[in-house]
Amino acid sequence: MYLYLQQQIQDVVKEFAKRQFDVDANVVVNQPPRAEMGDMALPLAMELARTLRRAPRQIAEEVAAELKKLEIVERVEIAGAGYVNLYFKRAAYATAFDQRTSGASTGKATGEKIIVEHTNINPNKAAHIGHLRNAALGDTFVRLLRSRGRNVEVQNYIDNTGVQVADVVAGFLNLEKKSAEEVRRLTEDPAVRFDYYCWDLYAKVSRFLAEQADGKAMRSTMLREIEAGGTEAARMAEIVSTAIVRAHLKTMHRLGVEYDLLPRESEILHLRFWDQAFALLKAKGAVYLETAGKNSGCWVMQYKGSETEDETAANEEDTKVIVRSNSTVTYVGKDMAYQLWKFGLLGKDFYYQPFHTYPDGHVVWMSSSERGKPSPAFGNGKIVYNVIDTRQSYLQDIVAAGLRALGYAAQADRSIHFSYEMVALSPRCCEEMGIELSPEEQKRPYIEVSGRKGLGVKADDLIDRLTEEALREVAARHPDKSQETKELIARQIAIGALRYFLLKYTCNAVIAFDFREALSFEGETGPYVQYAVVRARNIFRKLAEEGEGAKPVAISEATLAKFLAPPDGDAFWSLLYLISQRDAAAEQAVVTTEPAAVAKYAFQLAQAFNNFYHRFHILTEQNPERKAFLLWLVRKLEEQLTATLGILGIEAPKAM
RNA sequence: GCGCCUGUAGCUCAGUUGGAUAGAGCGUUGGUCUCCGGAACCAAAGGUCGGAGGUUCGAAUCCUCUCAGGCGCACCA
Repeated sequence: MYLYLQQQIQDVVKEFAKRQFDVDANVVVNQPPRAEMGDMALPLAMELARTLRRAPRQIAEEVAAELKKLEIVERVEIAGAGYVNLYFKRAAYATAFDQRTSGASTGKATGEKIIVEHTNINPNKAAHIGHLRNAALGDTFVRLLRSRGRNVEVQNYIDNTGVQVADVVAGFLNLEKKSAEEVRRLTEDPAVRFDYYCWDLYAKVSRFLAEQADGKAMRSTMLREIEAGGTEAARMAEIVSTAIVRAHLKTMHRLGVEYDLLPRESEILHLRFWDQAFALLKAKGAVYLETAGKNSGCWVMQYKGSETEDETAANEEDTKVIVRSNSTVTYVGKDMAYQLWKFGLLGKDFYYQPFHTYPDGHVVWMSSSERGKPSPAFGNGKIVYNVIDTRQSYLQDIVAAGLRALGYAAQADRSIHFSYEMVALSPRCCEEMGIELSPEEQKRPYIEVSGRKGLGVKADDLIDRLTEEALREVAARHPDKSQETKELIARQIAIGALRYFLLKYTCNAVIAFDFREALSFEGETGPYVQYAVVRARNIFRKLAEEGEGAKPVAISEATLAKFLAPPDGDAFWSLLYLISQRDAAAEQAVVTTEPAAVAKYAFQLAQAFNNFYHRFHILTEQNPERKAFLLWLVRKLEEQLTATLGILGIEAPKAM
């Protein structure tokens, strides 16, 4: 509602400025610093004063006169140096909002497809908190886009033939002397948590390879074997990566994260996606065979236009190896092929097999090198978001540069790196976990997580701990509830706390993970917001218990007018006004790729409601008309706050 | 060395494409409640927005310089 009006006003004023002053104005419509100053504000007059060489207040008068014509506008004031402040007809606004939000928003999104790629964990070990941030951001962004009516496809790329998998395979073969068959049995052993097992093995083998003189050679041999396929190592890589992918899906599903497609790197190779992309790149001269220097024998790509005069020395710094001298392809190369496919530019497609069915019936598909089952049409995205941490910006730039080199500048622009900072551990957190730190490290604000060193907080461990903590609280507050119910509520609270914690920071803030903060259920947290919804619902539950129908009742504009009128209605109006801003918060989050905006909004809404809840008693209200109004307001709050939590992937429990 | 990011209250962070008196949470101090369940509410204290210039009606926000911290620049991803 808010967003709609804001845009309408923007359009009206823009058109007016063109007609009246003959200028293309950048019309900003925002909110005044205090509610008494109006509902929306336009600082336009000050901006135009210079170019028009007229007093700002005079311009403001003209803009104000134009805006007074709008049906929804109650009055307009000129304030300060020339702000145009609008006051809406509260009852009309409320009625319009009620109508817009009452209709069930059905219908599948059919517009141009947006592909969001996220999670992308190397399938060689258990997921850790860093991966959780990626998934929480990606999944929330998907929910955001869908809430705005966009058609979204979620992909989780599986790097099943990369070095990280190769290392674990090397560990099984060289350190543990296990056959592929023995590893397979290990994945089926209920007594073994395979992803945790690999977590430890990966750390072990990383240390081992670092100590070996020929560690590098061992790694590249292993990689080649796995890429080529058909060997014991390749079979083992398939077993390991598939088992780990299943573990990851399970972990992520605990947070409510689902995917549509799991494209695998092995198919990029086996279905010759890379050969196709390579041919395109060669044909356009985007890559060339280096014959001298350190990259001799490699196919490299020129990165950033070398404007430097001395082309010999500086050049090498600006090139990126795409195909190694042993003819294996780097990750970036494979990513280019993948990126081309996402935009439908490769001229090839995967085969697909259903991989897993979620409890809700939704199916995740996996790429396959053999003809599979009839599947939905994947790929062919109009816009592509890649949720990848900021440390990989350089690689993302190279992939985009590859698209440009092939003449796909428009697609390169629509290939968006959804960048975010890493999750690190606070020194205190390391201490708690028994990780030894050097005196130097102790002084740092945070310690980087390292899968290679086995240094990090495993996702499932964290979720378990949060759930236990929540269960303790729930059990204390609701001793009468069944164990099953208590556990469900505890899970919902734990996930609410975790997702909110991961989402409340803006993307370019490093999260220094700390148990105390992550386990907090008070203040700016998920449970605080959930609690507000529970409180609102309790009112309706109580109402039903008392025999008064809890069903929503239509409310007249006259009633709305009566109780929203200033000054007594100010508190109600400001709450309602905030409730109506959900679409604006969501849209802002989409445009800025910043889900934190929605988290912030959810918190503000919960805060405003808690204040309202404390000030006004609804069930004891004697005036039936006023009571109906208050109930209507609470109903609206409950709807919109629940929907906002839904965007964040957080459920509101039945009780707390 | 080059590139990118970050410096805002004691701590952790917001700050709406440059807008009015810079805001939250935690922590501290004090208060609210026989209540629709306190995982709550209210209030107080706490700021040279790292520093210095500049741009303009107006700067936490844009530009330049500078200080501090982080990340990246592999035939790893």
